[in-house]
Amino acid sequence: MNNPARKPSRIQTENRQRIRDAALGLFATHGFRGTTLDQIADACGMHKPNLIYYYESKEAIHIDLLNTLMEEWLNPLDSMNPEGDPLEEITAYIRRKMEMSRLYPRESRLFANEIVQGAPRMLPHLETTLKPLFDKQCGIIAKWMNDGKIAEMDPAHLIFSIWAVTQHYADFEAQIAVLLPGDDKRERGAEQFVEMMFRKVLMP
Amino acid sequence: MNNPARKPSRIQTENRQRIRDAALGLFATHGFRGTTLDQIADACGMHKPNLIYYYESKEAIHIDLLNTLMEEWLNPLDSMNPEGDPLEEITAYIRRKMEMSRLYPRESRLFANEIVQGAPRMLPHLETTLKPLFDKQCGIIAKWMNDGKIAEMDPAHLIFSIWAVTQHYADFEAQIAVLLPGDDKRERGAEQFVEMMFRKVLMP
DNA sequence: CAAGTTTTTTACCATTTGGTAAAGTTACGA
DNA sequence: TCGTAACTTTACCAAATGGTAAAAAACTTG
Repeated sequence: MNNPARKPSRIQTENRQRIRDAALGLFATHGFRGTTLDQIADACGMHKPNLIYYYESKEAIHIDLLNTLMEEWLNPLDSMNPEGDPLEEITAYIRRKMEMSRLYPRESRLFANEIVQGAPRMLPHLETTLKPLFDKQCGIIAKWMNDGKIAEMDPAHLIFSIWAVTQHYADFEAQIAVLLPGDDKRERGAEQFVEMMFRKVLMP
Repeated sequence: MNNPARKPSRIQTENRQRIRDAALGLFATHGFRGTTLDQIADACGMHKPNLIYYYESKEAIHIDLLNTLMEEWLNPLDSMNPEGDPLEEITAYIRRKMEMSRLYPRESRLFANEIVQGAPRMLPHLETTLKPLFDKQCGIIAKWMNDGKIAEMDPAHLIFSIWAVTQHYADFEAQIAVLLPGDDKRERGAEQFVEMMFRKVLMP
């Protein structure tokens, strides 16, 4: 990896992706300190120094994951359309969040790990990227409430509760699996419940 | 600590408590692997071998914490009274959960860490202790719904959503602090919001 | 296909970390 | 108050872990 300015080769792109994929699963379940370079190397069929060839340190892998994750993660929130039907827009947002919990539980857990531990590597990112978006969307929701389109409440806490409930299904999956062993219709049940719940909350 | 059968001395009780208190904070913020014996020793003003004198290993401290935590943690759920007024009972439960998030965020985060990482040391405990209680309380709630006292829905997902929303305030505090910087009335706002929200959901 | 560049592998190292051995010190009941 | 059991401290150690050096292999390009 001589010239960092040059655009990455095919092998570089592929291998970085393999590393990220392996590291994502491990960081998500064992946390940053709980994951070793050897584990990551094993999981993606490489040798430890090879990882360091592509990422200068273990922390660099972690940071790269968090950064790429943040973008994907915030997309749904950003795509709420202020011109659309309020109840529809929020419901669509909730549906996408549930879908993401179902399809990308590793990402959800990586994020959860980071935040539970005080966001040591993400606080700046939260302030510069998440905060402005959050404030903007709170404004949109507040306007909808003012217009009487949905029930009046604190938009910030509404968003928190949506995050809490939807991400819970990914982050606390281990617990849910114990309490609701019938694996088949669990996901459908969850999605129906959550939608119903927020419809009740939001009805003007 | 010669005779393990004998009841613990005053010093033993005190020092074990000091260790648990220090370890709780560290495990909660850095996770199990992220916390070192030296850190714990530092935090409670002891030397590392002294910890091992009281607990046979780092893992033993962690397990002891999780076990004692579980009991306290489940108390509120257990104290829902099937004879009481349904809406009152559930609201009281929610209030106690919010209070616990506010007063014992370390415990909440310790638990969150453990579950997010797949509950490696707690799965058996979840199955033997939490599951039966959960099923019992689901039954109580189902009966209330059958009697038309509260709105009809899946009691399991209702409990999940209560856990999700209430614990979110402790577990994701780092994020909330960024998004809602006005520290003063945040807690009141959260408690009012959550109560209002579930009242709407539960109204028959 | 030859020369140079990128990528992989082997061998290694310094630090950290969980834990031990054993000597030294304190508390406490007879 | 004296002897013994409980507790603390100092000095260690072996394994694990993040990372490096450098040679070997593979790939790219003129």
